[in-house]
Amino acid sequence: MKIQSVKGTRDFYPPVMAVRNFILDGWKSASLRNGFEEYDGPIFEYLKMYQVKSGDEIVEQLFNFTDRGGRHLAIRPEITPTLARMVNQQINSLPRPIKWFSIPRLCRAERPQKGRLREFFQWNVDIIGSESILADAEVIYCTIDYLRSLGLTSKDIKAKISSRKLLAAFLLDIGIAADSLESLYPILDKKPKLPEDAFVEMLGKAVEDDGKADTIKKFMELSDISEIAGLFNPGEEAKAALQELSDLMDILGQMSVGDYCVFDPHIVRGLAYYTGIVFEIHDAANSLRAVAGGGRYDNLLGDFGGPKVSGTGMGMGDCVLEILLSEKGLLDGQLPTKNLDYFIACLDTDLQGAALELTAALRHAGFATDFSYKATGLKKQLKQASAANSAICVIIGTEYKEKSLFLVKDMKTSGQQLMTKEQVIQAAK
RNA sequence: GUGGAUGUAGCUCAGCUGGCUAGAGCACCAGGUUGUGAUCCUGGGGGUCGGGGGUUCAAGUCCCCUCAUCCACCCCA
Repeated sequence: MKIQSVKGTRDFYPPVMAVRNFILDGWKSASLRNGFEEYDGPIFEYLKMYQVKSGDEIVEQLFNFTDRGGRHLAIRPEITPTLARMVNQQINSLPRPIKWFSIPRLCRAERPQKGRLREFFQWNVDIIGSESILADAEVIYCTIDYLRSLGLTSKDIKAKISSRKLLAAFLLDIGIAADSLESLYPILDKKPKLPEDAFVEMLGKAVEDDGKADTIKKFMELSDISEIAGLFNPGEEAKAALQELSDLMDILGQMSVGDYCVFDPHIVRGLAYYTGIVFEIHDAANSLRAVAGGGRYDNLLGDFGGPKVSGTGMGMGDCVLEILLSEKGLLDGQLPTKNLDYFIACLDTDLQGAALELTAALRHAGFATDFSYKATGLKKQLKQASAANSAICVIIGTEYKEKSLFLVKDMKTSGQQLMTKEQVIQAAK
């Protein structure tokens, strides 16, 4: 019986695994150099944990099951609720700001398509317990720092930044009722995908006053925060939000990633819990879904039974990123699946004992060492050494038979010299 | 959930209007006389043509059903 892999999952053969490691290792080192600590939680949680802040539709997109004790559980579709739970449990003993990152494997029972699978990895970076705009700047910086380290330039990707706070203040200031904001956000979020007249029509239905609708449309078309002033009379909230946004841009400029960052009012984010700065990373051509997204949330801990402590964070999946890197040719160098220090070529079955002894000694000394199971021709064994990216190939042949010497070949320079076993191990160090 | 496309070797694919034992490139394995990595040359293994049914003297090719995958929409934490 032939069994195939489950829809939306991937098999990581060594070359594919090398790409995955390349991405995940990069996430980890970027996090660490930006001063974040790693955490993780269980891969399944109580189902209700994911129902707190989302509706039934989200639940349909969960892999959930009931255990033998009758508990309703779900495989994690995101790690933020786990983070909130973990932080809440120790909130009084954790030094602030809490700068944590995680690289969880997540599952969502959605229909797979380009850049979206049912099982994937997501890099999460969060700073909890700081209201400072510096925290938002650090999250964005860390995200760009990583992408830049891969070779993506400001011509390849953009961090599109906006502010929920500004948007809300603006809408209230022009006279939109507070209780209709929530229903307006999804429409604004959709604008980039819609033809202009379709957007105008949707907006017209949601906002009856033509003048207000027109002002909203103009707001959405802004490309620079300095232009906002002429659009409406900002109240206190709006002024504060504007100042914050402008400070953020200044900080990102000082941190040398200003050319990656643009103000873009289209960034609303569907999620209701965002309350301040919001941002998404997109490829410049905007042909892929977002590479990363995040923002500030004021009520997340509170939603999970904790105190009202503000946080700001970011999530980046591996699927879209891999497509982008591949399109930009940044994965072309064919990542190695094997990197030996030593390959032991044995040319005579009688000498296999010596080969095994040397292999074991080198391995014991901490060197990646491999050998051929068959005493085939030297040509073939050198080929094997080469394929395994071995730095050195030790040849055991007549010299060993006659003088107990190993022929040590440097695979890069092709130079070779005779050595005793002790010399081989000494040279290795 | 809706719509569109595609399933032929491990991978990427060719196979025209049905017609002999189903092909190519890459990959893999073995060789090219005793011990030097590339290229090249020769040979080899490997396919229920996604599955089932139908039409026909004859089906990878045409028709129906089914399964799977991909792409787009919905959604997107």
